Amino acid sequence: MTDPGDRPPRPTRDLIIDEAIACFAERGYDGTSLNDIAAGVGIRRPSLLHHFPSKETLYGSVFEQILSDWLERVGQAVEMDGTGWEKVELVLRAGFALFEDNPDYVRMMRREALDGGVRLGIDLASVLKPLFAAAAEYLDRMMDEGVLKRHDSRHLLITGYGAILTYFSDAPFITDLLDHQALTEANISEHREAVIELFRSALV
Amino acid sequence: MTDPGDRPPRPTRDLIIDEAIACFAERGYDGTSLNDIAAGVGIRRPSLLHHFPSKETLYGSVFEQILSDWLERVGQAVEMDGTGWEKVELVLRAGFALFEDNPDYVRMMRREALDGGVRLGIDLASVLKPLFAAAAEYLDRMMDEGVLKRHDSRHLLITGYGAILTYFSDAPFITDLLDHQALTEANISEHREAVIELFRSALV
DNA sequence: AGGGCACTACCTACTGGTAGGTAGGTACTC
DNA sequence: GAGTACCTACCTACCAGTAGGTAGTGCCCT
Repeated sequence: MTDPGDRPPRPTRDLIIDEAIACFAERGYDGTSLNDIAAGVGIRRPSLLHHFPSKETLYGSVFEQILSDWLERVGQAVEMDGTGWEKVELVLRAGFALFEDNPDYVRMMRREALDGGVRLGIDLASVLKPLFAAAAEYLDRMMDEGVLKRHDSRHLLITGYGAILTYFSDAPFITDLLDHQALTEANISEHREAVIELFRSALV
Repeated sequence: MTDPGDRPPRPTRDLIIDEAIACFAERGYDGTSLNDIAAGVGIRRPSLLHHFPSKETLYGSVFEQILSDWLERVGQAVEMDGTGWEKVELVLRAGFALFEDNPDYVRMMRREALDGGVRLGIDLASVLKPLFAAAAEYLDRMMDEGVLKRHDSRHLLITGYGAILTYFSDAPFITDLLDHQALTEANISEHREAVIELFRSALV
């Protein structure tokens, strides 16, 4: 927790969080043992429990970190310049970029959404609700002004969320289905342009 | 347990499969113990293991059943009459209907896709590949003929798959986000029409 | 008709293994 | 000497799966 002056390169605590993200994303909460995580870091389980008092606490900390990363980047995307479709496209691209950089985040989010968020003390949805509402309002305004074609903005957002997340969360499945590695830069880009094109032709 | 007179309406084996679907969908493979399933049926674990030799076998049987239900209904949808957009809309509606009737199927599928299908002997993707290819070909043909607007058919399908599945798999999350019960008939219908509208305005 | 036999469906009691978590000690640093 | 970071050794709880036994059922063979 407290650090000496010169600060070693990466504190064990952070290494644990990184390893935990990878494990939880890959095998889920119940499928991951503290031994797995500790081994990945190169320490024993009790040493891990010296940094986090329990598995649940660790999971919570992991999620806190993911969420703050997430919100920061989404916030940046929302604040970008642009009007009408331009801005929608920027946000879509930012979403893809975020998940491309952190595919493990997506898989953890998905697992959490599947479990109904029972594991977290924090309410995931309530954190995202303001962003969601702001996005819906923006779309509604653009539609009112006739800049974008009329759709149900909230369902449109849910659909966009599903379209982007699914590609990353179900990457192994999609890799098999398309017969090509889903998570290469080129193929992500291909899917990104296809999704953007779909929304553009619906909205513009 | 055994009954006089007429009844054995539903064999224990089927009751186990039903309960297993519910449990695996709700808490995943690792989060579900055979005790949970047995208790749900009203028997003890060893009695369950009398019907299925192992947890893995049970999981496999569960998935077999889901998949056959699934393929049957998708097959029906594909064979329906209709041309161009009409048929696309029918298939979209059939997809929603299937998942509306069996939300647990969706959650199990999602978990399996997240895990990369490691649990199953069968290869999920290879089973669905022919259907996927046929759908892509159909879309391509319609686009060639100018009946539908040009898009990348395969990525369009993936996007549709994500848009539909996500609503059901992430229902608890979406319930919180939209502040209304995601899985009521009325709200599913609302989302269905929104998705169909999105695809229609992109394709027609 | 009824005794023996195989079979099914369930049970209790147990096994070996692994999970999360704790106790208590050691080495090192300020 | 106080504090941190790690360790080994241990605990209890639960897991999947096994052993072995017990009712009930239908069939076959006198």
